[in-house]
Amino acid sequence: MPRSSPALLEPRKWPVQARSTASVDAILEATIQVLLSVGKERLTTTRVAQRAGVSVGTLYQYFPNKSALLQSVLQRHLSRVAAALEEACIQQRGSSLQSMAAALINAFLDAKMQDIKTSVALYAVSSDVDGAKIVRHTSKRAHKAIVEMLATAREPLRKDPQLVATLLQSVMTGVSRRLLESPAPEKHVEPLRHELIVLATVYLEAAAKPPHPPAP
Amino acid sequence: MPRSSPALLEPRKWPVQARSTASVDAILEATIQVLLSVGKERLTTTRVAQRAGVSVGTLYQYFPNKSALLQSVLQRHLSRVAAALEEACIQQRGSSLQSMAAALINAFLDAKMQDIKTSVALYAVSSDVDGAKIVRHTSKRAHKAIVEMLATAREPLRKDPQLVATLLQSVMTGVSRRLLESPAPEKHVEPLRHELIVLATVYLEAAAKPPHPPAP
DNA sequence: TGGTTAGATGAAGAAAGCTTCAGGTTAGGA
DNA sequence: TCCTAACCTGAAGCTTTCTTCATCTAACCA
Repeated sequence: MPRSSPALLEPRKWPVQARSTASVDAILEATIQVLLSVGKERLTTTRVAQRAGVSVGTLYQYFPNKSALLQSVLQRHLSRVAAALEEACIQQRGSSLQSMAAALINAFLDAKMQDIKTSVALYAVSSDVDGAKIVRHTSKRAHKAIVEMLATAREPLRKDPQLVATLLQSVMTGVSRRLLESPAPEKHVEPLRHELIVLATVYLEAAAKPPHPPAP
Repeated sequence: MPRSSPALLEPRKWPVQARSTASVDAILEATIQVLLSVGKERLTTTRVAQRAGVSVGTLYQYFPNKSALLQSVLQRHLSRVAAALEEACIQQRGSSLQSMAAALINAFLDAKMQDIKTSVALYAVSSDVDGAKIVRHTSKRAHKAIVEMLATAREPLRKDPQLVATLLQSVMTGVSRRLLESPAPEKHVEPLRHELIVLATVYLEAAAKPPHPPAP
């Protein structure tokens, strides 16, 4: 089981004809399904290929190794989430903190929940050595977008925007994880979404006031 | 590589003499070190035994399989954290929400950071199939403690304590994860701790006020 | 229609790790 | 001191999975 292959994410061959594009898509989709049905531990390249309706050989024609396959799926998913966040952040420039809080939470949860299955399936993958790198990278991307948004808020922050952004991100991912870990995520999204918005709002408002509000 | 063995957490033989107790301790400690040095993917029972200064045979005398070994380490760690949380929650009964928030965050972060290395090492393990179960169980334990504490707060909550507790937990674990993922957790504990207390405090205060505070 | 390239196949090679067990060593009581 | 139970050892068996490659088929184009 040679795991430590060069972390090539690139396909060794790019799909050219429609036929092969379909194969690649099927493989990607099958990966998620296998992940959901048998879990990361028992995901094998053969099983993925079988589920995708192709042979292992075909799989290896487009993905240099198992790790790259998993990374591809994760990359694609996180990229979408990050893009959604960036868009929301840009669109909220110049708004109030309250509006920013709501937009941020909504964009994040919507992106994550749009394809709950994928999110759940990839949850386990993301903590692998290779996955962590991708997660970190995507996180930085989101962090930057949030900081830049906060800098344009109507009510200026009195705290380090970097720190505030970090908290917001941690809070969002914390709740999202909790959600995805639960047996029926859909059932709890709405109450948690609302609560998360409240939380983010009051926190941002506190960050706009003087650092140490006097206790009663 | 038969992974699907019965999830026995119990040692197949309990240490009796001091000699064997030392072996078990060494194995447990070695597991963490191997986890830190080569990562979960390349952790092998042989490597753990070697690091512990015993033979693989000895390892298998006390742990039925690799999975049980990992679970043991995780179990021990999470149990300690949960116990610390419970203690803090009991001790805070009847206090103000602000005091509860601070006590909760402090207890959690202190427990997690007391042995940062272990926390970091186990971070990856916790998302394995077997680890998830343990995490869920510990989480429920903490959840119960928090809810019971909140019920005794001087300022009564206007929101579902279950929901509030869930948020608090999500937020804490979210920040903790972020911390442990960073290259130098120690450096960021203090600012994050302070910020987290602010966040928890304002959130709890908002939860004690009427559900929908009028916007300016 | 024929030639060329893209795409697909799957049996088999190779590697690796988990786990066992037969046999040797140590500790502690009678 | 001797005996028994506890403890330790590590080479080897057994499985499993990854990955390759020689070969075959389909698509495109001149």
